[in-house]
Amino acid sequence: MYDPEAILREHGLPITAQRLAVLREVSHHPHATADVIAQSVRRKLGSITRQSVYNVLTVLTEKGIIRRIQPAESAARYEDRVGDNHHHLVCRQCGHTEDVNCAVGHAPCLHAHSPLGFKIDEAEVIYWGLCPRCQKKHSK
Amino acid sequence: MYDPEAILREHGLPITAQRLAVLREVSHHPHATADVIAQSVRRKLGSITRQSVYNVLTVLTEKGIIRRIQPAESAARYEDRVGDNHHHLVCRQCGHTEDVNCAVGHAPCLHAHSPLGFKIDEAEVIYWGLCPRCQKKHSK
DNA sequence: TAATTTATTTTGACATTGTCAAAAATTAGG
DNA sequence: CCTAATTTTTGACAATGTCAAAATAAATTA
Repeated sequence: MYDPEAILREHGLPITAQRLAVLREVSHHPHATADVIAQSVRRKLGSITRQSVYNVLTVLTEKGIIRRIQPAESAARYEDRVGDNHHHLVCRQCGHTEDVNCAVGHAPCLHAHSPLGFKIDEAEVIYWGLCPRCQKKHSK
Repeated sequence: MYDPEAILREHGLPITAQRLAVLREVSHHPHATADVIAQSVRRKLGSITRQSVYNVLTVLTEKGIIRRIQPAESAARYEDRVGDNHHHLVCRQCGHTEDVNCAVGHAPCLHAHSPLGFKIDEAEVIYWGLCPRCQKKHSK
């Protein structure tokens, strides 16, 4: 049972209608962009400013409640599923995004031999391709 | 021996000063952004418009002469090294980018079990971390 | 090599995705 | 309920691109 209020409280964040609505939206529609989230929240709440959506998304991301992903050629997307190491499958055409568990066991590719003195903290993997729907359109 | 003119000719592209200069710049300073490329080219050529830099980068990318990479929180970057499957190491702080050969043999992670009917054509891997220089700054 | 065709570069406007700072409004706590 | 702290709103602005039409330069042909 999903309780956005409890989540905010646990992280010491004041509870506001905007935060609850944004959090619910991200949870319900993972991989949405800020713009899409804003539209959805507006439908529920009547109104919310673009800036507030960014504010909320930023603070939720900082607290680790949600995760921001930014595939090339697309606005940032947000998801609920944090704390595991899954990756993403992105459609080149429409941007549709799906989660994928890592192909190569767990923590894959993560051991780049830390070359050149870099201190690596994350290995991001994006699989690029065409979603079924766009494959059809394309072949027409 | 590197011959930008020959490269353009081989791809059926008319040779222009702008194209030669941009191609040289990308080759000489891989991972530069469009803006940085524009500045460098201006130093050599006297002038070039922002739009032309984009035009040239786009056509070179389409022909497969260069490759575009777009890490999160950064403008697109361009590189010379195409046709192999190397990945990138990006500094979270300053955006400095280095090439890395894949840790897991060749064509790593590429075999995502093509889930959900997607047709995958590329696995992009970005290692995020801090470059040596930014580690120092950070610890001060 | 001059003329013509084709392609490129420039110019200038505009879109998207974000960020910044100050004022107004709301929440949490006593 | 009142106050202090935090958020949300408002409005301006920045970075990175894209689009379309006019001007220019390159390639081709005679």
